Amino acid sequence: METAWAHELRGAGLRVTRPRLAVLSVLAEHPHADADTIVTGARDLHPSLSPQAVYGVLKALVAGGIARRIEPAGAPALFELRVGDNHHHLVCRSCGVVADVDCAVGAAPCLSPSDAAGFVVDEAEVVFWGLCSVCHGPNRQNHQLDIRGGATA
Amino acid sequence: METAWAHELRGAGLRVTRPRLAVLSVLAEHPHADADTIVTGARDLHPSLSPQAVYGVLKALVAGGIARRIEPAGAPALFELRVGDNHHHLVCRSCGVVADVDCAVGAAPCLSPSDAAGFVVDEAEVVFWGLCSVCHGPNRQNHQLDIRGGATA
DNA sequence: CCCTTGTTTTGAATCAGTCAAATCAAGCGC
DNA sequence: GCGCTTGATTTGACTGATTCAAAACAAGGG
Repeated sequence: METAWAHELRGAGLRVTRPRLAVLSVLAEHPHADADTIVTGARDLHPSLSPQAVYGVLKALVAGGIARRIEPAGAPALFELRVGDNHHHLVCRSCGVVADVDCAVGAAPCLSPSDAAGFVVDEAEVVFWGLCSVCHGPNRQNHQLDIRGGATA
Repeated sequence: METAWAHELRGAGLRVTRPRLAVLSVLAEHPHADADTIVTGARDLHPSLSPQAVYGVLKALVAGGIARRIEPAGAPALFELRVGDNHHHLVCRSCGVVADVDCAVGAAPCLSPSDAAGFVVDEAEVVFWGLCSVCHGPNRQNHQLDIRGGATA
């Protein structure tokens, strides 16, 4: 069979190309990969792939609704394939690891700020900041620098 | 009297300097200013101010808890003086305008994702994306480019 | 199989933000 | 009030993520 990704691409009106399949493959392995990780990883399947090609592919995937771009403050953008399921993210201040969280309060409840100030809201994005299990445990060793300070709820 | 800002600075263990007072003054006028706006505005009070000085001042203010840095995806960082009151933001996809929203659900409720995946969460950051009243009204004219696409709750 | 049109490549450029060394000044102690 | 100490600002160069433009290329319809 043709791969499922090929179908996804066609369904979004996008051509099926090697760079795109390579990027999708990397995203499947690394659910929250940054552009650089994707470039490196995709070269296993398509060695001559350039960074710009990856940016182009990612832009197409995001525009086609196949991938989502998330941009934790202070870190390069990450890309993921989970789309349309209203989930949010946990980001570790120490190592930058990202984990998914299903929306805490139901279907799309976050879409109702108490006072929308005249805005028509179509998306609520939630980022939980903290320390991952590796970075806060008794065996913590701050395996990387802080990527963001502060602590306000 | 000495200005209130001077007291704030001292309270945070920071020296009171002209660049800092100038930056605070701009932030008071523009509650969600980016670095460039601050540089330009602060030069009214301190003409020789350099961008790097502003970055230094902002870093000090953020570290001292006097200002907060917010980074809407796809836009340069913004700074605001409201700190420690758990408010969130509405961002207009069309013109980039930012408005404050008090936390919809109480004191610090967002701090409880349904499944924290082993994370110790200390902050929840919420960004509501949509169109401001100017950009979605009958008289809308898309006065600026989209700064971010997509629409998932 | 060829042509059209969307993709990728190549190469250069932009923009926000950072780093380091040297100068300068806030504010403490005398 | 004076000078010293230390933190702040200036100056200038630099990084890293991302984007732009034009030319070469290939997917897939006819």
